[in-house]
Amino acid sequence: MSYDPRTIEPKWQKVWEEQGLFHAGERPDLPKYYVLDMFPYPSGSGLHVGHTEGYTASDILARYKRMKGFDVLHPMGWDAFGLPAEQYAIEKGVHPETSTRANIENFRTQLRSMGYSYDWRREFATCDPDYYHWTQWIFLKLVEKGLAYQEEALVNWCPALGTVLANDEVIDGKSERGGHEVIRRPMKQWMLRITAYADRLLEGLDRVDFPESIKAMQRDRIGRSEGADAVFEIEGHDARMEIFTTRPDTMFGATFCVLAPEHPLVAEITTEEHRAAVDAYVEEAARKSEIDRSGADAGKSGVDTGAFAINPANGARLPIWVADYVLMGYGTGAIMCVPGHDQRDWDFARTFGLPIVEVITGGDIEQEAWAGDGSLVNSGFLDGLDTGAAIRAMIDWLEEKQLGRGVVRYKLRDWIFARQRYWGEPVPVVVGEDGVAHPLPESALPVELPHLEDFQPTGTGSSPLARAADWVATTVPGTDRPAAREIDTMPGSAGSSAYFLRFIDPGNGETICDPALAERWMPVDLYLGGAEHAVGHLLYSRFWTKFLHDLGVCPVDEPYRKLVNQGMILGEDHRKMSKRYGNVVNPTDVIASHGADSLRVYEMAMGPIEADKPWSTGGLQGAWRLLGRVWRLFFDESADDRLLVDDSDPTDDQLRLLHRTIAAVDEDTGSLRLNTAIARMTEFVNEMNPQETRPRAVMEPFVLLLAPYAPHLAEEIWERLGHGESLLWHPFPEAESQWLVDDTVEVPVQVNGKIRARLSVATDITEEAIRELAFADQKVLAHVEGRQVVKFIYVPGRMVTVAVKG
RNA sequence: GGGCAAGUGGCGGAACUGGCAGACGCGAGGGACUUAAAAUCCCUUCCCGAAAGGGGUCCGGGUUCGAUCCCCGGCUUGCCCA
Repeated sequence: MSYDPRTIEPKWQKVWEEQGLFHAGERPDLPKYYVLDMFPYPSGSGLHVGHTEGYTASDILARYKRMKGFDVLHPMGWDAFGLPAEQYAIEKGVHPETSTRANIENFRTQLRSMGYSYDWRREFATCDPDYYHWTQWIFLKLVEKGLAYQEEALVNWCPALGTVLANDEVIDGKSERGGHEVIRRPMKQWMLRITAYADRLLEGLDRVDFPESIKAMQRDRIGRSEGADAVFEIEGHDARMEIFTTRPDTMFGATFCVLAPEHPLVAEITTEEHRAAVDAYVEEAARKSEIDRSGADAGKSGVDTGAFAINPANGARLPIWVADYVLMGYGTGAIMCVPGHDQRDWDFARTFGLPIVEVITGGDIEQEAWAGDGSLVNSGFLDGLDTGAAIRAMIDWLEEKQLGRGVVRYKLRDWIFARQRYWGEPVPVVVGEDGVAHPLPESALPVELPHLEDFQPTGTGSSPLARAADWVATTVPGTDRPAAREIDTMPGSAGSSAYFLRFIDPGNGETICDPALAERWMPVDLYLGGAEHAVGHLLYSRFWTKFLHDLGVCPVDEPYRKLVNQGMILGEDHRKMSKRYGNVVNPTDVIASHGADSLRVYEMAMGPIEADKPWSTGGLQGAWRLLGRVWRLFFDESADDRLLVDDSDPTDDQLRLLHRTIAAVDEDTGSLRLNTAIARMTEFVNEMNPQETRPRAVMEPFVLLLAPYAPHLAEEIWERLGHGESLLWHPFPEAESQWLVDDTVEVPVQVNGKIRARLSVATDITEEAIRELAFADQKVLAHVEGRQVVKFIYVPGRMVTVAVKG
């Protein structure tokens, strides 16, 4: 019989499951290793080959670490609440509870058929009341610590989805989910004060092993900038204008000011003759998204209010304009404009004919703004100082005159923590008739999501939960005064912000996670998932971890020690896989035709895990052929799969081959270079293939090397080699160093950069000896004779270089 | 416009710290087995050239005995920010 994954794969999946071989926490004497996949949203279309790429890589590492003597925690669950699940349910006309549960069943079956070594006892979905109990508990703690609050905020309202969206759910003014229009609208919302953790979120990045690009994106999102607030008098008004600037040193160069269209002073200070134009402009700006406003056309539109501010530095009258490139949500919503040294201000000044003054040397402000360093001119007491000194001097001066102060500002905004939708965690708060919000006591948790037949968005800004009248009507805790439950639900990212902690102790009814267990397992040693979560999810979960750490619930304040982003699997046509292009590959089909082991090996052999890579049917076929060759290395298919392995003594060449393979596979697997590990195993197979003898001493360790990659095949061979026990916890082979060094080595000889000969020499040959050999070589001689040898270099075991001239 | 990544055969990719460019796979060509096909096995496969030899890692410079790797300038693509 030939290699037949259809029978051996289900067989071993059953054995592993029955024997509980993947159970974590049963070897407390071993060091721990926590491998976590970004858990999936269980979509209706099922598992994708992009999922299986990342999950296979993490599974290989989990299996490898077990064999290396670690107690491995490798869990899986479902990110089941949120907009995608609800949109899917609406489209299909089924209740999200029903569709979500069905999708989870499907995903679980698919994942099991891949042979992943998950500890399924720990599985949960974020929509399980036993789980969201603790999501709600964290929320109550955030309220208690003043980190959750309600505010009338300008939010991203999506009429089509009927809900508010977080900034990272809005792409180019459209909703990430569905591409619907998003408008800005003020609404009262629950907010989480992530900004209070801005500095710690920044600092923590220095202590974790994330790709630099991810760190850069997070730093950018946090957007820390140092600067100053300063107060400008407004001519003819009592009201004063507070501006924020990162360049207080340029204050003498300010020639106008700009207010955000939403700034409360706009209505107050606008003169009668400008009022109509300003009103029209403000209305127009309200329709634009923040992205549009800060985009390429920034600095090209604006309108004069007719009012003047007084520059505190030199008393100059500065016209006050309104322009939408100033955002109300950042800084104070008002800026002083220094067109000589800020490009957007420069563009604006040129567009509207406002004066441009140079206060820092170094550029040519006739051509463009000079944002670099230099020394101060036209700046009174700052003249002659350099940029850094001038910033400090100006802040000192503002503070002394009580006109301003040095401040640190962040681009990061507080997290809008509410959705006007049905399918999410209820916010555990009730509102009394007086409008006061009362957090519920912990004993009231979980606040279960009521079953609603009509879960469609209302479209009015009210949540569908308003329809659950019986559920909404309640009392203020500890009293019999009537109250209404909060009807907004939590956003999709709530459930994934601390799930790694719950996997450690998923059944605990008393607390989110037993402290001793948290101490044992945290942090996650390897976190693997797509780069699309680079900012949102990672920033939110890092925030919650720091908060839980402050509460004393989590022993660490950074949840993930190492983060790896798997690349995208593209279609065979090198385009993104999509139904539209008809290039989608379904893992279930691949398992049916070639088996899970072939899929695993192929996806890992495609290239580096982080890279985007196109699917190739031929490549998959290649992985299948490799596993078939492995099978035939061990069994004679023409003789009823008779074992070809014997107890003969291995040759030295075979031992060298084995130990070189062990060393390479060991190192490559540990550092997640799984593609080259497979190449080394392929070489082993290619070299053993034509050999007469298949000594057990060489073939058995090879099975163990292969086991993390093609676990079903490896177990089957292992059993047929006569082993009664699974190889799952068998120690990984160790390379013996005496077999890693060769006695002789072939060394190329370069003359002036060109290879002219190859010498077979003893590995430990001396420089003098190889020099003699090199110059005795006819080919070398032909290029050296009659010329002057300038240099002779021997890189031991690598290269001989001769440089000649003349 | 700014930041970060990347650019290697027909394709996916490999090459440790600056030391034999192209491991491994796909595809292609040839052969064996077969009535035939599939499967399998063997050989060839960076380009030019019959060969000797020459050229070659996006392009142009530089450093070096030696550069896919380091430096400068440019082009292209991707991602993020604006």
